[in-house]
Amino acid sequence: MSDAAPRDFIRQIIHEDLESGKHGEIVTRFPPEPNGYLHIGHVMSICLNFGVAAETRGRTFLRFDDTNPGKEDEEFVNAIEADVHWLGFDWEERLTHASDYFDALYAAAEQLIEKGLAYVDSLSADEIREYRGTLTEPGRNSPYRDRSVEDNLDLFRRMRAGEFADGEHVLRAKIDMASPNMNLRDPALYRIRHVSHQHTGDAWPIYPMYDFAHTMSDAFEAITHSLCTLEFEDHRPLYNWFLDVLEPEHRPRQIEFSRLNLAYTITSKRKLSALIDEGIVTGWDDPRMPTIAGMRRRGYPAAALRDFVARAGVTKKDKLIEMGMLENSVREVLGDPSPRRMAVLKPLKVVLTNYPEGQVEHMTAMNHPNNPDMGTRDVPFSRELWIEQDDFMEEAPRKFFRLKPGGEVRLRSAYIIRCDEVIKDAAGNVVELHCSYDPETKSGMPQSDRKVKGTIHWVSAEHAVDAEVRLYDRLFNEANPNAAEDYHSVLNPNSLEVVTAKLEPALAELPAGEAVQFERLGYFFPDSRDDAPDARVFNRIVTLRDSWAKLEKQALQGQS
RNA sequence: UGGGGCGUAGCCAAGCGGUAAGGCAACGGGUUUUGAUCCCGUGAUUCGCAGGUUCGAAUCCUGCCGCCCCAGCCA
Repeated sequence: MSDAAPRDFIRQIIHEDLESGKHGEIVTRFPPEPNGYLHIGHVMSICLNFGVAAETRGRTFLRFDDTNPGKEDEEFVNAIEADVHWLGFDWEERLTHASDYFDALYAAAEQLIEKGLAYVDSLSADEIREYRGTLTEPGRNSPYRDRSVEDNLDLFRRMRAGEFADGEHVLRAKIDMASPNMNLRDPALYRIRHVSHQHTGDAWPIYPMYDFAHTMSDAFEAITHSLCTLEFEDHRPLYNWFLDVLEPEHRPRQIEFSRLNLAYTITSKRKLSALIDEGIVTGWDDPRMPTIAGMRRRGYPAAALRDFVARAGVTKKDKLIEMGMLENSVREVLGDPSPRRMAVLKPLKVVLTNYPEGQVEHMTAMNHPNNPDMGTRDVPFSRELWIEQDDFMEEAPRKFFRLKPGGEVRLRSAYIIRCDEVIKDAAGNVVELHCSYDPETKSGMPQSDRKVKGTIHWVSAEHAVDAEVRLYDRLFNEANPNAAEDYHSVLNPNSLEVVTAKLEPALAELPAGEAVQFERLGYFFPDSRDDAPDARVFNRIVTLRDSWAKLEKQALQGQS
C-alpha cells in the first residue's frame, strides 16, 4: 500500500505521515451540511476523503455539520446518505453529527472562558460588524471584551439556559481585533437561536459556529487529515488556534484543495434551488442538474463520476473543467457493458415497394458488435419501416453517406435499400420515402458484404413500440454561468427536448436501472420516476461521438 | 490599498536543480454493417513576465503582472 506512488500533494503528505510514523492509521471525514443536495463538486471531496482512507486501510466518517438549525433538514440528510452510498462508499458505523458533540463543545467553550480566551459580547450584530474594521483597517475591541471570567461564565450559562433572546449576546474568542486575518478578529463561537434542531430537537437554545464546532469535531473523532476546499485556507490559523489553546488529545491537520467546477453548470445551492422554485427544472433530481441525484437519474454511472474526478486530480489551482471530460468518462464506462438496440427518435416512414406485403422476417442482430458473448436478438423486419429524419437528405453533399434520392444505404443487420421516390406533402415537406431492397444483401448472406458507404438504423413500423425519450443538453450557454450577474440571461432554452420515439420490440423488455446504447445515437437510461413497463420513458445520458455532426457544424460556420 | 492562495498546450495535470509524463479536446491515417468503438500518428525550443544564482532552472532568489478567496451571530 505504501509503495504505490502518491498521485497528488495530499496523498504525498499522507504517505510521508505514514512513513515517518506520525500516524499509524489515516482517519478522514466527509462533513456536509445537510442544507441541500450533494453535487459534482462534492463528488471530488467524497472520493478524496473516502479514497485516501481506503487506499491506506484507514477510516472515514460521514459527519453532518449540523450547527445551523433552520437551514438544515432531514430530507437532505437522507439524500446525502443515499448519494454517498450510491457513489460507492461506506462509512460503516462512522455516521456522526456535529450535534453529537454539543455537550463536549459546550464544555470546551467554558474552558476557553476560564482561560480568559473567550467572552460574552453584548453588542448587536450590526455593532459587531462596525467594530470588526475592514480589510485594510484594524478593528476595535468591544466594550464587553474585558468582562471577568465569572461574569462571562454566568452569562454563557444563562445563554445556555435560554434566558436571553436571539441576538442578545454572542460568545466570542478573544484573539486579536487588529489581525490582518479577519478570521482572527474575535470570531463568534456561539450564537443564541431559539429554534428546534432536526437532530437535537429543543435541547439547545445556543449553537456553536462552524470554525469552533468543526475543529473540535475533527479532534474528537481523531481525524488525522481534515481535507477541505481553498476558501478555508485563511481559517486554518483559527483552526490551529483552537487546537493550541484547548490541547485536545488528537491534533488533526487541515489541508486545502481546489474545488472542481464544471463548465456550463452552476453549483451554488441558492441558484440551484432557484432553478427548482422557478420551474426551470423539475427538482433536485432533474436529469439536467449537476447534483448526484440528478446525474444518477440521468443515468451517469457512479464509476464514471469516480473516474472523472480521479482524472481531474487534486491540486490547489482553480479548475473549470470541460464537459467533454465528464462525457468521456461516462462513455468509457458505458461502452463495454451496454447492450446495443435500435430506436428512431425522429421518424420518417420508408416503404419498401418490392417487399411482399404482410411478410415479416426476423433479423438477427448482435447485442454488442465488439463482444459476441453478449449474444444476439431477433429484430422484426417488414415492408414499412421508420428511419431517422436526419438519415435522409434530398440534396446531399458528397460527404453525406446516408440515404439520398437514387442512393443506397445499408439497413443495419438487414438489407441494402435504394431510395426511388420522395413523397412530399402540399407544403413540400418530405413525408415518406419509397425504396426498394436488394434481397441478395441480407445480413449474413454471401452477397451481404457488398459495399455501400453508409449504414443506418431502423425500426419496423408494424412492430415499433412508442416511448417518450427525453433529450438533455447543457443548462447554460455560458462556460462559466457562475460569473454571470443574472443566470437567467445565460440559460439554454433548449436544455430539454421530448420526443416520441419508435423502439424495436426488445427495448420494451429492458430492465429498469440498466443503460442501453441506441445505435448511432447515444446511451439511454430508463427514467427512475416516470418509466413504466407499458409506457417507457428514457433519458438520454450522453450522445455518441459524432464526427458527422462536427463536419456539419464546421460547414455551417464556414458559410456564415 | 491589508491578509491568504494560485499561474506548465484549448481544458485538466505530472514535474520537487540534470535538459517538459499522461489524460481530455483537436487534427491526420487504418480497421469497421454504429460517421461509434478500437488502433496508429501529430502538438510546449519552453513552463505568467523580467532579471539574478548555477556548468545546468519549470524547479532556487528578487521584482513585476494576472486570477481567486476573506469584512455572517452561514458552512
